[in-house]
Amino acid sequence: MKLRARKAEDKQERRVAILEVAREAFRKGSFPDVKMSEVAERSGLAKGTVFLYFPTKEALFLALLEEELGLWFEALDKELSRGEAPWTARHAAKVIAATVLAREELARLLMLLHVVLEQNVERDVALKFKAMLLEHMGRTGQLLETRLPFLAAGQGGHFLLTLNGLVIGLKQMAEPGPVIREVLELPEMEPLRVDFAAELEGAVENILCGLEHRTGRKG
Amino acid sequence: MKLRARKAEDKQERRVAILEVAREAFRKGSFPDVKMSEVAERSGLAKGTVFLYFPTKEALFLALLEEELGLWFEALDKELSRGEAPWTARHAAKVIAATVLAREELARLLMLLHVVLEQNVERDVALKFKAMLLEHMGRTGQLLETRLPFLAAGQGGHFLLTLNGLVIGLKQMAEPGPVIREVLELPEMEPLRVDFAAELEGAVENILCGLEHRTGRKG
Amino acid sequence: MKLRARKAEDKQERRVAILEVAREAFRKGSFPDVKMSEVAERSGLAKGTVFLYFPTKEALFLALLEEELGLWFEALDKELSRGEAPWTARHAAKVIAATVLAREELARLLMLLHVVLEQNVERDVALKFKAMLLEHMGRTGQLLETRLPFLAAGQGGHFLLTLNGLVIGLKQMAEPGPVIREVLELPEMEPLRVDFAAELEGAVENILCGLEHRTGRKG
Amino acid sequence: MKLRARKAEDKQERRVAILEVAREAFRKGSFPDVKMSEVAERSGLAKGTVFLYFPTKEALFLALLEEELGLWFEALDKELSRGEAPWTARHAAKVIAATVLAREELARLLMLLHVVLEQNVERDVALKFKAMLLEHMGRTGQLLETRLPFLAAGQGGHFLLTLNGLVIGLKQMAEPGPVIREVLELPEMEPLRVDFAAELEGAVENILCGLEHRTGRKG
DNA sequence: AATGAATGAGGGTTCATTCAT
DNA sequence: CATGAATGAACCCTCATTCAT
Repeated sequence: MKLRARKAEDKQERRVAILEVAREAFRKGSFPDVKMSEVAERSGLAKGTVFLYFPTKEALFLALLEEELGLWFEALDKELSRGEAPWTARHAAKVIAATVLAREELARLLMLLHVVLEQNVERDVALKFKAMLLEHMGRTGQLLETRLPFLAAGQGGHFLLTLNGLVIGLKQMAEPGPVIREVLELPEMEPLRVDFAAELEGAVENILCGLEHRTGRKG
Repeated sequence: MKLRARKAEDKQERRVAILEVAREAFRKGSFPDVKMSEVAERSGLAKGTVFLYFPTKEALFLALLEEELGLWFEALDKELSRGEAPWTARHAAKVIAATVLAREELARLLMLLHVVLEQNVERDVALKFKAMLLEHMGRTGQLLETRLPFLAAGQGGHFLLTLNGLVIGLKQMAEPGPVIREVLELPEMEPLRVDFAAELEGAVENILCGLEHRTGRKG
Repeated sequence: MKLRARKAEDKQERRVAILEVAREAFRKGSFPDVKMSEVAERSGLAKGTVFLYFPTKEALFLALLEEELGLWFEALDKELSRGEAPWTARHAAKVIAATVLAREELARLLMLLHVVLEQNVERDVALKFKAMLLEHMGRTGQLLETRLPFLAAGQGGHFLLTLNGLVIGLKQMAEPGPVIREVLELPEMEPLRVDFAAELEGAVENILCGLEHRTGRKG
Repeated sequence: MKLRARKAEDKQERRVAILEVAREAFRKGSFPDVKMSEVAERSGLAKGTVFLYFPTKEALFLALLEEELGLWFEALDKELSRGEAPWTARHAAKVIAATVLAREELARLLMLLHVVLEQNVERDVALKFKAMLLEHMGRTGQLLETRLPFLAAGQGGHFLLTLNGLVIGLKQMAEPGPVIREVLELPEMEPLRVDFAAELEGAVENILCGLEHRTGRKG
């Protein structure tokens, strides 16, 4: 891989390769665990070269999240576009939770988004990311409003925002360290255990259900 | 402050003093920004002395959170115990959001809980913290169930768990770094802005409202 | 053990108890592993109290070594005093090595002597220790000279000095850390492995044998 | 010195420069006295750069010892290769002691070897060091056996091992701290004083002499 | 004599990022 | 474009010892 990527095409290809390596590394460890030098090495590149494609470690992971989010929105859009019958809150919750869970690293990456990734990123990169988000939120939000007739205009996108927060918060609670995990295994601690899938689905259903029955009132 | 805290009483007093210093420091900066040496100095103590009261930096902040959470539960309990009339979901949401916002650093400390504090804490400390949580969740959960008659047994405590996640996630979104803040100030980015207070209240109302109208069904 | 040791007798008793605890702790770990607080606790005393009996950690271990050395000299003296027949170098080497090995922690304590213990000790303590050494070296040296007729006057004591160095050096080589231990287990590394007992006995025999055959020449 | 060492040659040069600085620092103080930051600074490098050449402080000093040992073996080999006449034990002892003393820091570095350096070194580094030792022990051992005809096959290398222990032990005894030095200056303490050069030479002569007269027996 | 709260010095190491080549 | 040598900031905690009580 020491060949030079002269054409934009080649560059894009290499970019994707790096992302793939980063994703793999992130699957095995946390954000700090993933070393840029390791990503470079496994990409068959020199340390400095990675920085030609991603200005910072955060930008690299933001790109990764961008990819994941794009695929997630795509998958959800696909579900929302299948058929025409309206959905119940419960069904929507199921589908949404399922799509989130399907993309294994999505939730873990979202946990990083506001706390890590967005803290060390240049304006351009941030802008591009947010614009992408905006676009998807618009499109998917509208699809939601179509499928869930009780949603008022704009509530679809807004719900997606809340969903983001919910995913982040619940994921954190669901992934404790070893010490906490042990403590939570005590029988009396049962009420404090968090099953990400179940909690997410439940909370989403509640929220949608709430939106359904508050129709006519404000947002 | 070279006086020695011989009695348990004195020790408790000093403990509280250190916590107060830590809280103040945290108000101004992030967790990493707060240096243990700084806490010691501002407490009029030697560096090592602080570690006599808190075995690690994480334990110190966990104690701080414990305090904040205790006060929050207390405040909420007080509200829930005032009078006897049942509450609407909307009213509950307002009260809950208000109590969260009243304790300024609570949400920011919760953001640390699962990701930082619980990662470097000894079993005992973790156990004590979780036990405290459990107790409050039980008591306050029950009060909620009393005030919100549509809540089934156990739903009160479970709701508090979801609330925790919600607070964490929304707070993260609501506190962007300077770069993001600037980007979000662009007019077209309006839909991505998160007003913690409003979003929290809205989401809580939706969830409670959802619970209200799902009575009879599971979850 | 919170009673006060008023009589000299009581104090001596407590001193011995502390030494016993220290010896036990040292058996399990290295010098830095042994914490003064632990010694205090296991002695049923407060941290500060131990320092009433031994001014420094080094002094404590020096006392321990003093005890060990005293017992070792005693044991060797006993062997040397048994019967009257002259010894061969080989026999002497065997007896000497055996007595060293019999006192399990002796060699490990000697490893500390010059490098650690003597570095932080007050003049008095040092003087007392060296005086004890001198006395034993005199007595045991003489016994050696009696038993090994080829030894000239003064060579007995001088040999004991060399023995000290030999024990220290060989013991270090014989107690490698885990990494080195693993490396030394490679077949080709066989020549580098050091069996303390065998090497000590061999070297002592050689030295005594050398002294035997250099009689008439200088020292 | 901000120039970049691109070629292996340049890198080797820089490595040597760092070693030289470390040697100088060690000459003036003990191992803990030598700070890595100081080594970096005096090398005209940033702190981190030193760790590019030596992964740990221990590895740095092990490399230093490696150099010293290599030069010592070389010097001894040279002596042993001069002429063909057999040596007496006494002559060998003189030459050996002289070569050890010639390399000023050799004995002090050997004192660190087993107790400090080998405790925090990676397998590879350890292996390389031990392999070097093995090789030298083989070669020099054989030369010794040639020069000292009374040495049986293998006794040359084995003697070098004992010599290592002897150097370490005697050096420790010969370098007391200030307090001990003062105590040893008392007239009656004369027998406890250790003159490294004399003791080493004497002990080596005795051992070799012992080996000479034990010919035919084991060990 | 005993206590135990207070002290405070002390430093190697990682790794994202830069920039000379 | 690619390289990889150079950079340098950043920091908690232990524990022997002291000394007020």
